[in-house]
Amino acid sequence: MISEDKEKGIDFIREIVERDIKEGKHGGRIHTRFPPEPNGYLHIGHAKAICIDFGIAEEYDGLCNLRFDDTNPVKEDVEYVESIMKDIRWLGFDWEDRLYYASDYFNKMYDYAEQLVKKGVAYVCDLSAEEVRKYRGTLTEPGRNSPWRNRSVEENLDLFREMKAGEFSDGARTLRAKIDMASPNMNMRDPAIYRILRKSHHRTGNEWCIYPMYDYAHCLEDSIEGITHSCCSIEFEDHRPLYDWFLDQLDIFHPQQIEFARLNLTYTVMSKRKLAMLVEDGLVSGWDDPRMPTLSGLRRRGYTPEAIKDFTDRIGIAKRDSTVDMALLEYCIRDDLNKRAARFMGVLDPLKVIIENYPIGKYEELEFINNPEDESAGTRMVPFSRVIYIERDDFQEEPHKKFRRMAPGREVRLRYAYLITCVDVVKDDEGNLKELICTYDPDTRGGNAPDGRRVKSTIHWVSAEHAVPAEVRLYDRLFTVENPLASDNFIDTMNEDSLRILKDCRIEPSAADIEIGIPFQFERKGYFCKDTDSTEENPVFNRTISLRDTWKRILKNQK
RNA sequence: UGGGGCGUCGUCAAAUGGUUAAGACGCAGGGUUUUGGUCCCUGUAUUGGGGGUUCGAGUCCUCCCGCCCCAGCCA
Repeated sequence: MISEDKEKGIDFIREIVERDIKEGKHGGRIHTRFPPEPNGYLHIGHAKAICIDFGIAEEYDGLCNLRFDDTNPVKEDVEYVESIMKDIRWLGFDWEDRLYYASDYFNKMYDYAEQLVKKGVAYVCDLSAEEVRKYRGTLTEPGRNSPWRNRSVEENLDLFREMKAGEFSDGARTLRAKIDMASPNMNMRDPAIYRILRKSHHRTGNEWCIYPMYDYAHCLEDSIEGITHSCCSIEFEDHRPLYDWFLDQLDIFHPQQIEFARLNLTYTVMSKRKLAMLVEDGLVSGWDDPRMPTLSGLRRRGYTPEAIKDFTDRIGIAKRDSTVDMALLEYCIRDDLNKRAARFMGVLDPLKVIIENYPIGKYEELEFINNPEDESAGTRMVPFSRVIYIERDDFQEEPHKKFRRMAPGREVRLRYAYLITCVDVVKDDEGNLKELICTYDPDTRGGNAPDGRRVKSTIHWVSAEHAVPAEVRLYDRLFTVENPLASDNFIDTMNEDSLRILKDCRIEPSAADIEIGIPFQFERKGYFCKDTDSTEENPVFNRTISLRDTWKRILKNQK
């Protein structure tokens, strides 16, 4: 199935893919890959890449490999390969039996390197890292040839074999490509192909003491796997000549590298290093802190794969630097959950209400619609009694002129229950609001008055006797500014109120039994899911996202 | 300053020289509503700047301006 929505236009990568199919390139075969380095957790920026790589393969009847680009053992760990696989599966993509590791190809890569040496286009260089830097020149000055550049093929071959055999200390020599030290493209100034590094690798152990560099390894990995379209982010654009150079020198299958812009989001940071800093400094609880833009964080927060995929579809693909408004991500999760999430009642900041004319000891069950957007979700019964809790901010003693909810003498509807009227306000000795005394109209069971009178608002509630205590965690943006990196120290722009913990919430009994991670709505308060921190005695709920709040906007616009 | 890339609504992003420059989010206003949610309607840019080519330019040429990336034995 080719992209259905012709009117929307397709992105430039799919254009290339469609053109290649049309022209019969690679026999019309499409094969992509998602090649993370297992050195950290995936974030929503990776989700964009995953959706491109796996998405294009799906759309054009192709295949997409998962390949761990594990060429640098100092940064990598199995912990990360496991979390990466979990996150990709969670997003709903399947690499079937095509799970690969760059390290699977170490022997092959080594053989190819010997070929380059034999061909006279690679040499062993004895310069130290610091010397190499000096020889490289600068952006405006050409570099100088290494004094080791013209060693004989035989000597290079011997030396390279000795490098592999562990004859030299770490960093003592490198294998370099012999290209052009005067190239205006710094990447072409005799880049390193292999370095000596005695570090145990998470898969190959101590088998190797030399490891291939990214530029050399990546194109080979793609070539070996028969990748047709190798999508990567834009900073690799000027590595492409090198990517092509290796494949041309070796005269092997030649995939096409295509670069696209990385995703940036407002009010957060996306670089692995910056996110790691938040974790290490204890500014968040971990990689899966619900405020983090990591996939594990978003999952714990209650984001769904569907919402994230919808988001990546909506942001499009292009080459220009861009920063997508967090509001779009928020729209996507609301839109998805609105259609699917079951509704429950939960009072986050309880205010006791005594319905004085409701018989003491009486109890009844009222029928609630589980999801007004989805009739098939059915109904449930919710207990009602004389003492209930309502949301504290659903009452104003001296109501704002646009406030439509409860106030002294005012009648409102308790959702799916009764119309009640506030007849008295009870305060403690210090004058703080303690509870409300109301009366109910027994003829309005279900919420409608037989005489047809209307009320201006409907509020949620829970029966005090039946409600379950719960902890609720409310999240806000991690940073107070759209672009934290524009500030001298991005840490300074963190939002101190990004997490608010409410410990005295009351929720309807059926909400307490919800499974961890299942999204639902507390009516009028937002979408939530039970957190992994929950215990039998203390259920904990994360607010994924609030509902759109028109009331807040009314207040704001009045100022 | 060498090289590479990129400049279209507040934010993403279409347009493939040819009707009034899509659409989405956001924002503003209105309608519906037993969630101040959802849903529905309305409004919201002449394309970084200057020259030029053309009957016609966001698309082509040219000069300028701005932003991003590259000087790891990281990826």
